Amino acid sequence: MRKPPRRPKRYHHGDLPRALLDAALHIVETQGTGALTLRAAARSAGVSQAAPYRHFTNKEAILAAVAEEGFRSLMTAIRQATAAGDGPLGRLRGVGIGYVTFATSHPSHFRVIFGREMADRSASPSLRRLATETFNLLVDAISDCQRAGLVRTEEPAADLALTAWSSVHGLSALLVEGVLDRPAHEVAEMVTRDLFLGLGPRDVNLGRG
Amino acid sequence: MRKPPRRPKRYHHGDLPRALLDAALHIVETQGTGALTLRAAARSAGVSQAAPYRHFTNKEAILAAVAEEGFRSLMTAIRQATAAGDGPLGRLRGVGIGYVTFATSHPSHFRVIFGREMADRSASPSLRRLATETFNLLVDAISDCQRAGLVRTEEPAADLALTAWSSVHGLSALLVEGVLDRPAHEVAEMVTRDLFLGLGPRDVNLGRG
DNA sequence: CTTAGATGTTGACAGTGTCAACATGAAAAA
DNA sequence: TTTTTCATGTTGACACTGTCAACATCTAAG
Repeated sequence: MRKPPRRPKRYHHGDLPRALLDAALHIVETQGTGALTLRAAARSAGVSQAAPYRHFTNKEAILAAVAEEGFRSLMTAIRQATAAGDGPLGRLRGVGIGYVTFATSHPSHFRVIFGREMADRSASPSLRRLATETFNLLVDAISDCQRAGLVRTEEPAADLALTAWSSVHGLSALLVEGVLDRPAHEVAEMVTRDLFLGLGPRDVNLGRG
Repeated sequence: MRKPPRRPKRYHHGDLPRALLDAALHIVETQGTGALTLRAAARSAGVSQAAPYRHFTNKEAILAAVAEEGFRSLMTAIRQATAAGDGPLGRLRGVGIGYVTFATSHPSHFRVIFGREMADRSASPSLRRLATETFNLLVDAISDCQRAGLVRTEEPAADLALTAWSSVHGLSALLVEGVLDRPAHEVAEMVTRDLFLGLGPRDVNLGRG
């Protein structure tokens, strides 16, 4: 229900790339990553099996497009959860909880974004750029906390952000893949709490490296 | 080169399950997860395409077996890295660094262990058991640190272990999937350091929830 | 109005997971 | 020992996949 306003049989579709992407997104959402097949997307868009190849060189190319959309959803989810946060620390925590919440509410998208479906992830510069942007949401939140004296400043925000990212990403991955069976929200609260305890200013020394 | 000691054409293989598993492991190691195909494993074991179905109900079943072996390798890798550690904190850190090191040196195995290739992971109880055992390595290391006063005791070791697991798992996943491009060893050192700063005893209060 | 280039279609190829029907041989029963 | 049974392998098929070449159709530029 996009462009074609009830013109049932046009040879040219109008906006096949968009229709294919929508179909792919829908399949991923409703039937999971494994069900996403070029032919299924073509079928769902009402075109023949080879039509997608006029717009995507590969199956991987569609996967990449789906991943891009997923990334954008992830970013808006994070932004919303962040906006709801109270104070710099609350916002930082919002980033983390938003991340985990997105992952568990859209597991298939999460898998496409970070999964191994795309053999060569560096082939898609836009994907890389989106990853960096997402990471920067975290970095900014941490910088704010540093300015407010809520997070230690001995380390650059980017380094701390890497630790934070690892934590929320790891938790998300374990939840999405069904390795953990505890409720997502509960562990998300816990992990972000423990994590931010760790990022806070302190004077304890662990010795070298 | 297992059981069949130069008996080139026996109708019965001798130990097909083992041979198939070895073949599968070899394929995963050398050509990646995507190249693992039931038929390829059968070919490599010198049997027909349908032979595997006498021993594995599914492709998933072989995946699960591969994942099990991978899990065991992961555990021994962790144990070795742990043994090399100095003191309770050093050993705890060894767990984390061993985890990340295993992931980056055997990315395909890591993917099979935790990836989404297996739709229904709860279908394999042994996989679940292995996950718990691995997790317990972490819990034990943290308990030791707690006893030595190096990690705060307000929280149960299992809870802290979940945060720790999330961190090292997330870092591993990001590295394996090529999202990060920093050197693995460097970031592993960094994240475990930041992480353990966070687990240490402290008196700062973050407010409720 | 013509016509070239973009967009879709058809039909094919090799490869996959999986199954039913059949073959073989090693161990249990006679 | 001979017979028989049943686990183990094989063959051949089916539906499905990604992908391509050859062909059809339409849209827009000249």
